Amino acid sequence: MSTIKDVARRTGLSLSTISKYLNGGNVREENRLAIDAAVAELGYSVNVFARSLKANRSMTVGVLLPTISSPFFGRVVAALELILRRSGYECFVCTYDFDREQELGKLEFLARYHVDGIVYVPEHASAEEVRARAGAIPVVLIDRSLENAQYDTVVVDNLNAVYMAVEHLIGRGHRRIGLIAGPQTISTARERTVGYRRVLADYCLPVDESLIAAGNYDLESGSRLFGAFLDMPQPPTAVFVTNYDMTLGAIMAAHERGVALPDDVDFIGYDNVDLCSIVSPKLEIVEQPMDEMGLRAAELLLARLGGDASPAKLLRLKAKLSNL
Amino acid sequence: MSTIKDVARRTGLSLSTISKYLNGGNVREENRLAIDAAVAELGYSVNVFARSLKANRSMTVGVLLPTISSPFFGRVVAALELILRRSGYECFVCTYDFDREQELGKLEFLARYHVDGIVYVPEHASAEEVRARAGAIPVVLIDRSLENAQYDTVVVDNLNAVYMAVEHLIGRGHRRIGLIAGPQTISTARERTVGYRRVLADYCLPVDESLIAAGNYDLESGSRLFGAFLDMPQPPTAVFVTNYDMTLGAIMAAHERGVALPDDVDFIGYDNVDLCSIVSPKLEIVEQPMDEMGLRAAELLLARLGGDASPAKLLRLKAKLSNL
DNA sequence: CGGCAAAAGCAAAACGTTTCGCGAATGAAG
DNA sequence: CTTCATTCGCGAAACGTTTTGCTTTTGCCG
Repeated sequence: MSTIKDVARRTGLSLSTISKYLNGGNVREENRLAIDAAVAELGYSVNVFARSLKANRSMTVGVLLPTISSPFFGRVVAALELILRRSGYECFVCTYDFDREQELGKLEFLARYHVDGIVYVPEHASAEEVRARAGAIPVVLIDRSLENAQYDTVVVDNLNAVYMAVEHLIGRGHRRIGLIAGPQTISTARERTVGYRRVLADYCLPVDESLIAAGNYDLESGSRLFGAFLDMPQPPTAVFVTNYDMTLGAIMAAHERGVALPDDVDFIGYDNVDLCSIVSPKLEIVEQPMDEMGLRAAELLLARLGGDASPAKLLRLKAKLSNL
Repeated sequence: MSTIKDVARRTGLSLSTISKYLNGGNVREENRLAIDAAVAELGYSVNVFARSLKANRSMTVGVLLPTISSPFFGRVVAALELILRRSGYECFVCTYDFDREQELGKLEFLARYHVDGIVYVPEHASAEEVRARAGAIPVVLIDRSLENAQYDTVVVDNLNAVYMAVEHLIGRGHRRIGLIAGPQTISTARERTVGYRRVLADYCLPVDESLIAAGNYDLESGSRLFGAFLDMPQPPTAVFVTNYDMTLGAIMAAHERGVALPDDVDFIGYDNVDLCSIVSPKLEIVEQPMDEMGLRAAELLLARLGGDASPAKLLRLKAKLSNL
């Protein structure tokens, strides 16, 4: 690898002049050209360690997710990267595989690697634990909020999304609406459950607790719980499923038993745009604004990186019901 | 952040002694304790930039994937990380979103960040392009091979896997077996297609080109092509689908049209272990050794990082047919 | 107690940058 | 032609480590 010293030797200029130019400083036209030429010939590129050591910034953003295998986060991160890259930041992704130890460990890793910012989907960690590790590094939370965390946060208005979806089912005359909820340790899942209860309350419908099924956000639980609904003496006439994997599971279980969606059992799922488009009649789903989530998170982070020290912001994006 | 200098001051020892001890050198018992105490009190942790600058290694491995949203790679990477972490290496993941420019760009990024090793799923890049960017950094290719690349490679014996699966269908009496193949630009897809042709040849069955459908490894093409098979004047009596997303698409399409798998149309899919377990009767699938792929890739990389300079190895792992 | 080998500790240089403060060159104004 | 302000370029220090070669200390043996 060639260094800035090589460029200096080649051009006959000093180290500091090269560095100044490369960082946007002014040099004479003639030297500018010489430097450009030398850089090109030598294939020089800055040593990020040396730069980061001195300048104390790495032009790098760490993204910390519970899992790598998620179409939802995949899409969000793609949008995020696009924006950040435009401002010169490179992203890399770490995952903690839903594991608490790893979650904290990766936060430490990111801090040790002096990423300039962190985009983070929290699961087990508390605000204090995060702060202890992230220190002064700006953190933007996405998808899930974290109590008492003074961090910028971009979430979907889950309560409203669910309210809207279930309201829709009520509007079609349903009175027994099954909910396949997520793990109540996760803020999104809690909010979705609250939305379900609230809309029933607002419409003066009784909440039958047996119609609220506790899923794990995974394929298997979606399938199992949907099956369980069907097996009830008095099954729900409509089912609302609150994430992608469980929606898929529910659809599989329905097909399995020869139950047509949404004719035999009315149905609204979550997130699975692709899937939705190949099923006919098209199923309705709650469609989350993944691109916008990435975009907003990037904007918030860039603002912090630019020195914005205003109080933490909470962005609550609107989901929409497909086919509406 | 406190530095090694702070630790030195605190203990009254010299910089170099601290460094030596922290890197496994010997110091007197009494000093050992003093250093440990000081480190704990100050919350010292090494500055990775300074270390990497001097020592020219970052204890970091970059993983470069086409997409973040893949259960297959997700699982492979989880296994990989587990092993690498045990040897002190941290992993981070970069994705190129199937895009050629990004693929090359991320390789450059990894090189500039002086990762000690790269685990890489190639898609568009040629061996020369990779080499030009990775330089001397050890690279291990996974899942897909790259022509003329002198890199360690861990793949699945795709040809054999497909051979076995299709042979199985033949054994059940099928003579018209549909293949939903992947994009022929990708080595795995090519090999799977070759496997299909070979087994037919070996059993002296004619290859009907209209039974080889060109998919894109995505949900939509799986659904569409499976539907197209059913619409043929003389549909195949069995269908073999060559990756996860397309398998899911095919299953959806089958359900949609009221075609029971595997009774109405015999069926073998790929990779979707979870899915498989919730469908009954269980569908047969080709099950790829994801954990082993991660494990082997990690082992190969660790060997290179340990200085192994032997010629590049190619590991061809065996897939198995589920339910067998 | 002297001598010696081994162990432990140290100072200094190096890694490749950025940045600070100062001197030199340039060009405009009087 | 001098003066002054401005731009440009330079040397040197600093960032926090690791490493090398040397000196000091320790502990053992005769």
